[in-house]
Amino acid sequence: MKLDDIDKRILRALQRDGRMANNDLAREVGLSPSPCLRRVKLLEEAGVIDRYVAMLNPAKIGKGQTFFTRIWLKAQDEDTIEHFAAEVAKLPEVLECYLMLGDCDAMVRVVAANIDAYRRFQSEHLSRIKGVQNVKTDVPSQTIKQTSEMPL
Amino acid sequence: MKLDDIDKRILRALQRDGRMANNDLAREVGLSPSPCLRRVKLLEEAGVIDRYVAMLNPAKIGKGQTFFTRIWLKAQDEDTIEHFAAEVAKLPEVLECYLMLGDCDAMVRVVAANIDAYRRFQSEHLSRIKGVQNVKTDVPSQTIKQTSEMPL
DNA sequence: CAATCTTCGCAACCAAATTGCGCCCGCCTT
DNA sequence: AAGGCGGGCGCAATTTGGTTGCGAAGATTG
Repeated sequence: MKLDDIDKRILRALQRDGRMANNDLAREVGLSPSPCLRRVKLLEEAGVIDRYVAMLNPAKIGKGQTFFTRIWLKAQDEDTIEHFAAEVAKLPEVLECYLMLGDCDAMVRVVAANIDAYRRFQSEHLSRIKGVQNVKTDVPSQTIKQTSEMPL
Repeated sequence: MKLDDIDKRILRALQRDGRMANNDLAREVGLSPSPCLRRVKLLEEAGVIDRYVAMLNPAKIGKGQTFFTRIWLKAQDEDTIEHFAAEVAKLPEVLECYLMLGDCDAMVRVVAANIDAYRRFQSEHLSRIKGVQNVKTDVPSQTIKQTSEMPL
């Protein structure tokens, strides 16, 4: 799908505020409300806009700390990987999980209240998944930037 | 702030669909529209709900691949770090940046169309930031899970 | 240069958000 | 234990914003 300049402005605005009123959005991108809404609907149908979500403040719900954990599996066959993926998907504390090329086999992003809570999670859940050989956790001390806004 | 069971149901629903109509939300959490809206507003004011955003499909805007890059700086003094943070914040391809405890000094999540585009970005922007000594990129081959839904 | 396709803006209509108010239930006080 | 007090609910009226249909203007192509 080709995106013209107005589409990009719409996407930038909705990435900042996904609940912006269509009238305000229209004014911001230099259109009247109806063609603006039509474009938004087209972007949604085309799948460019995947979904709208509320972003919570992790600190306010006791999930203030992020952890990145690299994982090495005992084997790289499909069964081992499938099983690992299925188990990880069940853990709500794991917000992201990627299979990796190169050094490690997988990487997960986990949220927890603090390091102690994370350590408990790691030993009680992550390390107990069948096929997991070794894990190494990278701990952020400070967040410099954290956004979901894609460059356009 | 203390969250009761209804608050949690509201947050779960809005994390799935941030544009859900208040009437539907009310029905889902077992409340009538006005107290439901009142709770949403309170959650917003308390900062539990930080913001609403549109999530784009990265593949549809030519940013289909994610890269995790660990960064080692030449020094760890405040000036070096401040400068690095300021420069990284300017790069729209960097969606996340954390200062790290332990092995490396920082870690960034970068989106790009593909590996070649990323390599170009790394050599032309990341590596050229003053104070950057070494970088090591971890490349996901497959995304198992990717969400912004916090556990409640 | 004309025909056509696209996309816009206007206006009317419809749906949803928002606000004010009275009621009910649980809790505290006496 | 009864009376009063506060918090939170639901209803209904109002306002605001979303939605749709149509005619007009500009761009594109043969």
